[in-house]
Amino acid sequence: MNIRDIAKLAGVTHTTVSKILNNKGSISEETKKKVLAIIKKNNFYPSEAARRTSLGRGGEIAFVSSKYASPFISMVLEGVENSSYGTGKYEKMLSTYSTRGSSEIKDETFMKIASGRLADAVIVLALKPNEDAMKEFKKTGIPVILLESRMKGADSITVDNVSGAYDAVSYLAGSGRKHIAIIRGVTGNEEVGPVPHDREKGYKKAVTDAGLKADNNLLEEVIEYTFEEGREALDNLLARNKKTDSIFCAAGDMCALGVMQRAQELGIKIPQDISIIGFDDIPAASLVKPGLATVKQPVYELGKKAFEMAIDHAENRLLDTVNVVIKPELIIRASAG
Amino acid sequence: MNIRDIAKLAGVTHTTVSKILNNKGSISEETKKKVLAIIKKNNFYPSEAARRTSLGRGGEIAFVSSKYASPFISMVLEGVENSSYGTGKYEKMLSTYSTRGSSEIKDETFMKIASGRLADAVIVLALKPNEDAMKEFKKTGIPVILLESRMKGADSITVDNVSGAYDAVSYLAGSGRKHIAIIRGVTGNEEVGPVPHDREKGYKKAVTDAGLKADNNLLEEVIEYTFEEGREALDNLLARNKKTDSIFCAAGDMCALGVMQRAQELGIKIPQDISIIGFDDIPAASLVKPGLATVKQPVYELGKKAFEMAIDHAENRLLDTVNVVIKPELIIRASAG
DNA sequence: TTGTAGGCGTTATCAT
DNA sequence: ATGATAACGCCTACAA
Repeated sequence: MNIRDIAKLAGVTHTTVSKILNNKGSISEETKKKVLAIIKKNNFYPSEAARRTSLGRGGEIAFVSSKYASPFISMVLEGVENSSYGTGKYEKMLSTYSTRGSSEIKDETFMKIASGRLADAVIVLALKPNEDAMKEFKKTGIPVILLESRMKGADSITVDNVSGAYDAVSYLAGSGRKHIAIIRGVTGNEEVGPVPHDREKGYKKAVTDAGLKADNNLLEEVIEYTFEEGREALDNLLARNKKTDSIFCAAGDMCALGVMQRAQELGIKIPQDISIIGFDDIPAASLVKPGLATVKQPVYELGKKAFEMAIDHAENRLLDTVNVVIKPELIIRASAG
Repeated sequence: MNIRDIAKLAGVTHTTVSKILNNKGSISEETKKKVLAIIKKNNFYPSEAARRTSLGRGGEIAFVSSKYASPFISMVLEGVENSSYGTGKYEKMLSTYSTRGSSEIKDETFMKIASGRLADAVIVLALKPNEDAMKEFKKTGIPVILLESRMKGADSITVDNVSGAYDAVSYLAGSGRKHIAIIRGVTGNEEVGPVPHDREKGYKKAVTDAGLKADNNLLEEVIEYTFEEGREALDNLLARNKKTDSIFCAAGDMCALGVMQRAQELGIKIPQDISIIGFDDIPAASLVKPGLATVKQPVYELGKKAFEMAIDHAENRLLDTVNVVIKPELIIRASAG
């Protein structure tokens, strides 16, 4: 059943039906009503594929991340999703793509979206499209919105990691802590991005401003940001510096929760002996005892803003790139009491 | 840049290029190599839309759920995702759709997928497509795989909720508990599905088999399955029956965590005074103290199996519907000690 | 092995 | 207000 079948049933041509379907041109109320009735009766929906071929546009907004299953990612996605419906603009579908952590799949995905003209705008979370893909996006005029990363030629929305870290560490220092440790991800590598580095920068500034001095024995590096690594990190830190009285876990809450669990096993009191602040504000942070203080990423706002920018670009074809920086928020809970 | 431009550059016709792109017909190694080189050099990818129009198929697998941001949903999705790449079949993209809890958006989404021929198979999580949509899916031959729900004419994969509940409650009874309460979702309503009902059924059977008797004062109903509701549920239960010595929270772990937190506030010792078993095994369940015993939903397997069935159907056009039932697993942690 | 011609279901243009 | 015709970019019998 296609547009021509409907036309035949209504005694008009497919052109008329198409116009009605798209609210284009002028159609008499009468035929409009008649055709619409037939469309509804037959439960007819036009072929998305054909419509896209004809329009030369994909009609969807693509969301690309390294995987689906992460509280962080799905929160961002929820922000995108909500604003996509909130604005009443849900004629544009939201399609999600995951690169499964493989750089090969990543390249493939971007090229497919760009060259295959699948989407009208692409929102990318914590990933960098390669050069070829960016060229292609530019050529096809598909706007790219980078979340948590930055490239020239693309819009970006990033979290101010320096300031988030600074606030957290300043709070620890302000409550009298003298030996503030930091646990962070690997730095210096192009692949991992600037996040760990920025957080360390904020940490160092806060430590210095508080009149303390950064000490390499107070630095611990993790790779996967896991709960398990958090447990090990605490052991390592204590082995190197027994005076450690507080920890800023820039590697995220999951890792911080590992630290907490290990501390409790060792009979270390939180926050009396060691106070802890994490990063992200994952749901579990508020469920554990004591509650985990943390730097809350404005994930929801991130997604919301991204969608708005995507729509703006897709519709107005604005060509100037925008770089938005959002400030994260320090949330104090008992672990940093 | 389209298939004809590539052809021109290579000195062949677009037909040849198409054949090469799709590995169809016989092409000399030489021209193949030449054309492929030009394709790569120009970073050419065929238009997905046109290809779909032409083929009359969507070329993607659709995943529809009520929202994205839930640990449960994203775990299922991860299962789907992993097997989609694991089988090396990632030429088929995975597109996700969310209905935002709105039945209107739900209907719209399904009709768009079905009638717009967007997908070659649809995986639906805990949602029921309406009659019209099912008819359309049948007509277009798009297989539907229902997860956690069941309809005639569609494949389904469900969790054996009765047995999961039975195991949990039997464990509580086996450890000497005499007043076992249940917290479950609303039942009897078509919209909410059979899950709460099935879990209560398992609960009742276990209670009876243990020589105890079910008592309405030991039943508490929640609506949203939230942490907050769990807190209230405990208060309500204790108000009605002070002897409550254990709780099976069929309404999920999040709710069970609420119960635990409230219990700790009230100075009730877990598991000594009251032991608790939840349902789902969300990540936080193993992070809290004491660890939350729970019935682990085989979410990952659910997703995996769903994808496999989707592919089987999409490729072999099998028409017999299959109903798979997966048994959940009881995970004992300290809260049920 | 390669090319010609027609079809997929839309939308867009330009008459009528 | 409506319709005839072409265009979108791809796929694929079938003919060469």
